Amino acid sequence: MMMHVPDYRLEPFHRHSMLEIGCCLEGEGVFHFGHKSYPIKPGDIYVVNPVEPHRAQSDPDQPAQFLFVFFEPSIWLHTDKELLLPFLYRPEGFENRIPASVACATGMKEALLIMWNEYCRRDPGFHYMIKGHLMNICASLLRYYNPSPDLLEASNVLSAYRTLRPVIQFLEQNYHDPLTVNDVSSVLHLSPSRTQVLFREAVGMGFAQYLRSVRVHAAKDLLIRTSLPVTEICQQSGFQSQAAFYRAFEDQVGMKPSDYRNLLSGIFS
DNA sequence: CTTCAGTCCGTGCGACATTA
DNA sequence: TAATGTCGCACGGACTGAAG
Repeated sequence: MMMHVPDYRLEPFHRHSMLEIGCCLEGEGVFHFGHKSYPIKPGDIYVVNPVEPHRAQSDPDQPAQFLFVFFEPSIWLHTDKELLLPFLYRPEGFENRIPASVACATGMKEALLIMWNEYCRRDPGFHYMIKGHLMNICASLLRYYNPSPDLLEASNVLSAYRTLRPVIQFLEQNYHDPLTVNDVSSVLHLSPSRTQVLFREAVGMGFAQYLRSVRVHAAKDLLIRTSLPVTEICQQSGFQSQAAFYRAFEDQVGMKPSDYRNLLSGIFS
């Protein structure tokens, strides 16, 4: 668990290897999840799985204070697999934010504060208390999102993700290099087609599409945070040609890189 | 889980357009 | 006129499904 106040400056997107639940305790700002953005309000609950890139940005005048809990899927995997269903979402179309106005958000905030108190005091058995409240929160998420109860699929997704985790981390660090599915399948000691199947199961897209999305995210960061020319950003993001960069960017973001920079430089300057 | 073959689509090259 | 942005097209790699 951790308390965190996001910077008012725009930080790069990041992912965690664990599942994440956050609550805004005070302040305001913007929470970005891939192409989605939510205005931060006190009492909001945020849900993130290990696949989705995200970042929070505080309002300079009213910094947002967050309480986060991170946990491994394995704690529910063998006993209460159903509690993992809310985290097995596909980023497109998923609402990461549960607004403070929703009744269950209040209950989850209270549970998180009790967990934080237990975490700080570390009285005997505190980890059982934390786990109990975490189970309560995950059950509330299950009711709120009401996901498809396909436990077999859930199991496959988690299994695929565990297998792919080293490759996903490898891609985060090496997206700027020319990479093929053969490169990463040899890391896993699997065939390229098996690697493709695992990508489809774990992140809902093929290897090439996933790599492109990582590169477009990197390009978006550079467009906002630097004044580098688009051609330079294209190279630094790992695209081998400008044409490929333009098409991938427009396909995922819905606008040209230059338009994206003009639009967001006005907001974040 | 692998291999293989067929299909599809993204990439890269080069040319052209636009802008400062 | 140079830098930057856009587009068309051929090809190679990604993806898929079948067979084992």
